[in-house]
Amino acid sequence: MKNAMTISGLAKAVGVGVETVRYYQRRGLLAVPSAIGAVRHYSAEDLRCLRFIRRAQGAGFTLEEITELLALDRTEDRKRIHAMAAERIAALDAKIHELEASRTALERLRATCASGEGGACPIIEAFDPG
Amino acid sequence: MKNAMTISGLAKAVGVGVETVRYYQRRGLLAVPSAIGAVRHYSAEDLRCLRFIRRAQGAGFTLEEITELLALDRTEDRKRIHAMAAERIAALDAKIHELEASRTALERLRATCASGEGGACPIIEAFDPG
DNA sequence: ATAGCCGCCGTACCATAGTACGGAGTCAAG
DNA sequence: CTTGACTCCGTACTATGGTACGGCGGCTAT
Repeated sequence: MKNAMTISGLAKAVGVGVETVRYYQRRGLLAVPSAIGAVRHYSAEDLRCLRFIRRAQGAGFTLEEITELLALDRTEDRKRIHAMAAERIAALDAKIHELEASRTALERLRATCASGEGGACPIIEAFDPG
Repeated sequence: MKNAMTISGLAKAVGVGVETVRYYQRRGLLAVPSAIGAVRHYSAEDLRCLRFIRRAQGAGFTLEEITELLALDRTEDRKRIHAMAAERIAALDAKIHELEASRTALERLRATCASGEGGACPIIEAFDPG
């Protein structure tokens, strides 16, 4: 087969280490393909799955949750997936607001700190009203 | 003194555990006040400092970076604080954008998944274009 | 003055998500 | 048919940020 990759090819394609791929296999996130000889070959499906794992992690899902999502995707339990997505969206919104507040506080600090030359650079105060 | 707190009061005021306060002391983030007898009493300054630590963590600084920030605040090394703030703002912006992209992807999934009743709930695809 | 809750201290342990290592086997090229 | 890169596998170790535990001893109310 032309498109079959070995583990390092898969890892490289997604920008993770070989050990990470193996770790996901051990955790049951990624299927362990049956080898032709003694070396496994990975399909486009594995690639998509691995990409999904990384993106879901980026969205704040833990590996345990991702394991569940993948299982639910197979059983087509829409209700639970829907609930998990809604929950994560809420958490994401909260996190985004938190980070935006932090950003404002830091921006204020940076402005204050950049202007004067003498006196304290009150990093502690910068967060105080926030 | 009226306003002096004991460790559990301090912890409660900021919403952390006693063990966490002790952990910060061990890491050098929080001063260990000298005790009158054998029991330490914490000042408003300690309270402000602990609050700062939690907020800085919220902004994504690691405890190691926070240790440095607190040291810099004492030595008034504005340049370094300024640089660290700028770096963190950039990281915060990147993170915010990443989370917003994830939010969009999840929202798309939720909409797709909620509408139909038959067929797959393609969580994997929801992240695919993103 | 004594019970019982706190505080103090060190050490050990936990979860999460990897990362490293070492030995044995395998595959492809020269 | 050997060399060298790569794979497979299990086990151990890492970083980060705590959390738990157990003993000891002091502070306070009854």
